[in-house]
Amino acid sequence: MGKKLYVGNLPYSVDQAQLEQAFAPFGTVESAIVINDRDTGRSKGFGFVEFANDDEAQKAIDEMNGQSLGQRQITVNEARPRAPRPDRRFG
DNA sequence: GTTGAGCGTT
Repeated sequence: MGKKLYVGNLPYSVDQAQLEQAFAPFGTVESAIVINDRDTGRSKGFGFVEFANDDEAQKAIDEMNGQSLGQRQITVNEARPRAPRPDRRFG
């Protein structure tokens, strides 16, 4: 059973490999991704990390939230579900 | 610079 983490306020210099490296010490990172803007190709400044175990994920939240990564203080908490998008099939 | 996409047409 795993848990998904939101990691916000990331520096644009951080990529998904850096993100995984940053969270790897807390447990088994199932996946780590940094979201890039689809239109501009630049980072949106946040990403997601999925842990294999929820206990490890919670530990990572507790230890990583508010910590510095590069020049920014990152936000770490349990991820929300993906936002709904307009169904353009009707438009 | 703060909560993930793209396909394809209900």
